[in-house]
Amino acid sequence: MLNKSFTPAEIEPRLYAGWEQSGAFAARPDSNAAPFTIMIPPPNVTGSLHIGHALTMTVQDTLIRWRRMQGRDALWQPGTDHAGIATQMVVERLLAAEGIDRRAMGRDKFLERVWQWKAESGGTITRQLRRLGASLDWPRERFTMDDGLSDAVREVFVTLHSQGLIYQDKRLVNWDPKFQTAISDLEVESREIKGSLWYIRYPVDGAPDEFITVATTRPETMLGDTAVAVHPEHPTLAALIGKFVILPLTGRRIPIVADTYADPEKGTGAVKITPAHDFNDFEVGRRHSLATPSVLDREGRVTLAEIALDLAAVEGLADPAFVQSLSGMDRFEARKAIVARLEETGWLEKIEPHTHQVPHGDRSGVPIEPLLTVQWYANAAELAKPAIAAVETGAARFVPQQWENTFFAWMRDIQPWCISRQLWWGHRIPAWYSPGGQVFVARSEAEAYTAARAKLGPDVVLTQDEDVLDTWFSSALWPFSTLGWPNSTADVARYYPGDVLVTGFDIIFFWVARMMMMGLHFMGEVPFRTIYIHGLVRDERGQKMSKSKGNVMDPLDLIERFGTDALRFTIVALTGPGRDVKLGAARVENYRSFVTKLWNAARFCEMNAVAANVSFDPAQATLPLTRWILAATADVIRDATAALDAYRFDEYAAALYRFTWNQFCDWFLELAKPALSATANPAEAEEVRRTAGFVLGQMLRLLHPAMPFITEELWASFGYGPEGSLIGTAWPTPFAVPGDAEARAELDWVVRLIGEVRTVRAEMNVPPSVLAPVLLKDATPESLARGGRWMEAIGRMARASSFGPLEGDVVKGSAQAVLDEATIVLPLAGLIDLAAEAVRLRRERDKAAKEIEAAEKKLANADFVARAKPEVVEEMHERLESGRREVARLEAALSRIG
RNA sequence: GGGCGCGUAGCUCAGCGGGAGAGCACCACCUUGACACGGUGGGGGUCACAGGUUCAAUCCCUGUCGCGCCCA
Repeated sequence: MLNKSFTPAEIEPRLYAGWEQSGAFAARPDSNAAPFTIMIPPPNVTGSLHIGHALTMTVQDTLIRWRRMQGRDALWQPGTDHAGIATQMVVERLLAAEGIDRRAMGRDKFLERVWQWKAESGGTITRQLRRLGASLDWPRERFTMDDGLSDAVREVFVTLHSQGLIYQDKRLVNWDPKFQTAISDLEVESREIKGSLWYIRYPVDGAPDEFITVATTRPETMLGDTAVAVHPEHPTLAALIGKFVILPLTGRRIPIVADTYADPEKGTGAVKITPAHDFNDFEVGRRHSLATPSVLDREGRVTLAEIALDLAAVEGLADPAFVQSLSGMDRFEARKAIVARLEETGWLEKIEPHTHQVPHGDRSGVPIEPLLTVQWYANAAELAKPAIAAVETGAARFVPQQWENTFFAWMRDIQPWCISRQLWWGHRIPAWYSPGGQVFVARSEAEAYTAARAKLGPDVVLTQDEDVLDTWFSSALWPFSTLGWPNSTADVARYYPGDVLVTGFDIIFFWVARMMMMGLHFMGEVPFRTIYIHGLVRDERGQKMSKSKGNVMDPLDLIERFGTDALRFTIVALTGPGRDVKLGAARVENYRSFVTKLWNAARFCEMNAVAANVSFDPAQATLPLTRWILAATADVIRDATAALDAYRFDEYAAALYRFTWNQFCDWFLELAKPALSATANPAEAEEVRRTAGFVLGQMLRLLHPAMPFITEELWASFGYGPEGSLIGTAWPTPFAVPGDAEARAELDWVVRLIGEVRTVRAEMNVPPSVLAPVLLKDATPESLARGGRWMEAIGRMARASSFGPLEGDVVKGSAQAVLDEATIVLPLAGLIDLAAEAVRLRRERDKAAKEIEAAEKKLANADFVARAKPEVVEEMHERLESGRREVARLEAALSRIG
């Protein structure tokens, strides 16, 4: 016996454990079934489940459960990525609490400590994914730092290096002074900062009273200026091109160069050029062959090593002693000191408040410092070409398609990918150096030594590159490294390429782009054929969730309050194409009602001896009621399947919601009550019971991908199969129902009859306790026969004391409504306000008259009749005729009221 | 500045060339033997605005306004 209410917390852990232990989530590599593969975009190992995960994982699980039920060999590959900076930060923080610095500890000991942390705390998110019901193939769980995946990383690095697609280069990088590592463009975010614009005068060499004013947001970098640029067509300043200025503070003589980078409209029209500390200036420097002295070090402190020899004393302008005093000073302290000095010496013209975009490290939160360093790069432009082509030709397809524009825009303008990171936690770069600085890239140290000895003799001593690879480098290999590559395994052959990658648009550049590049280069095929892009989860007001706004929602909290099925169904129902998901506790609470409704409908079935049956054949249904609900079931099977095929999760949810609530519960179960009563015809009762059992079973299957727990629980309770077996049960397929058209026509008529009576009674304020006869005037024998078959239901649902043809004239004071050829007459004399009834009928009549008018107008238009599709014209004629009939009947009804 | 998307009932959103829809909220009635996380009925919209194409435009095209996001 089902409990009075559904308590998710009591069943979820048990059912999940049952599935997991029975191997229900496992791929079946030995089966003949066609594979269906989803590679989880590996969550960060330091992460915990947030609402965004809940969205993306619910979508993935819905797809994977659906395809599994369709008989596919479903592989949903689980795992996490090692998240270089994030993980190193976490462990460094733990060490700091113990007063230990990782540098004092040493690399090997530190890495031991990270692994220990991973063993203890790295499983948080995978445990939480289980709460969400995610049917991942857990025994296949991988971690990007696993041995096998690390082999793949080395193999890829060595191969790309040998192909010239990985190389070392000295370029400006985004340097994070807090973590002291290079980071990628994508890990940099612009933040709006209220700063200042400092106007500084640079005296022109050889022209005592002449100077050029530059405006800068970063005065501290002037120590490294190597030119001043002006636009070649600048009305006044262009005359100075080719002359030199003397740089205040350092006394260095630098040229005034012509460059269109200098915008005559901005600032003073002249810009200082510091090639080693600004990306734009670097390009200007390259165009004019300028020197590139660095004046800030890896911690963002002033360093003078590269300009020490240039320092010159110039009376009132430059004092080497002052510049030397800046050595080792933090960049922001140095800024203050320099500005103060310029002010004192009169070279600072003015300061303006200035709001501008400043790049910050997205994890460290500090302003990044462009820094000139040697790093390892991957030739992304070259690797991107096949990836672009794959989307152009449709080998990989974005859903919704518009996201391919975002992908193309980024891929066609892709910059060299800096893949080295100055961290300890990650895949150490497989490059070794000889004392003379020769590089040996190899799969192992032994291989490197073999190569080095062949070149440099037997006694050479090598040291490995200290740096590690960008985490995304290993994530890019995930679609094949998890399957055992570089070994040629059966899994690689079977599960690559995958079918769908599910992710948010914010991650197109990270996962999609990089997995595509590496997959195509090493496997020769796209890593996934479809890229489904969903929106972001926002709060009810459409605001992005953030800790600082305090509007974050914890999916685990929602699960505890409303159950996993309610959360999942809410997400599925709200996930339309290209839309963000506005989620709030109220929405989840609302959809919980649907979960409850399903539970209660099942309870009703159980109480009425509805049971699972395996032998039911829809073709054997004989009753209009059973044929009708079976036809509707076939419809919803078609609709739900088509919706999932099209990634229309919202339509899938809506189709089932409507069917379950508005068809099965509101009408089928209500109309079935008479047949299920003690006095019913036993054969009819049996057919209705068996049909209800069949339809409920189909509903549970259809709902299972979205609401796995309650459906599985009901499945076992009703004995459709042993506990935990629904997950492996076949997805329904549509079927034919004999006489479905007649059954639909009959039930449609009954529903409209009851609806009309209810409307009239409610509008006339007739209390439900008052029963009244329902009489049909002018009804065909067919209509009367139909009504006769549904007497009991009409009695209960339309509060009718009797049903039959109207004998004689309409009694004065009756309420009336038109139903096709017939007029429904409710003798309610004395109970209703006739004036109000007349108003109601006139309103109905006017509505119908408007219809007629519109149809007449259209049909009077010769162009419409000549040019519109014939069926449209025909339909208009029909509308006109039925409108006229309805008006006539309503007029008659009105005249009877008098 | 470039690109993408969105403006439809109070709210959240479907619909997307031929009769304006759903859920929630709201109002009224109902403790009917599955369910008050329920039942029944109802009110509520010049489909942002202006042009154009078409026999016909919420839907297609152009422009304007407003909002959001991404890139510079």
